[in-house]
Amino acid sequence: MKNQDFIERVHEIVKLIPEGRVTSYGAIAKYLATGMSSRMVGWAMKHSILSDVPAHRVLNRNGQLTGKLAFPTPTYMADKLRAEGVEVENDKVKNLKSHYWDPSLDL
DNA sequence: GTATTGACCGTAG
DNA sequence: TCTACGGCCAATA
Repeated sequence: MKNQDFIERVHEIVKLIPEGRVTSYGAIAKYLATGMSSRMVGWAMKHSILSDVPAHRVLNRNGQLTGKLAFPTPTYMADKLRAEGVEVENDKVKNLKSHYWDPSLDL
């Protein structure tokens, strides 16, 4: 479980995110104990779109849909989250604290 | 091989 | 409360 690439690990975490829940890059980075290389998480996420990974549940610490432009359609991310019960407004998640999920909780 | 950028985060002013 | 700067690791030019 250590020969897997950084991207693979990120995918594993994102797949564990329950519906109607969102997390931040920093939380994933912290879980992976990669230090504060949250940028690497985002970089890995970009590749995750090509995979079967629900990257639409991953936002930045501000709850903003930063990578919505990376999806097939700009509305895919917000629409998907909204469909799962997450309130999205102005490309940001409302009540982020309520919908926020941390990988540590899955442990 | 060096420089710049990237779906970011945390602290300081 | 808001803005500015540095740090982190890897990829691309």
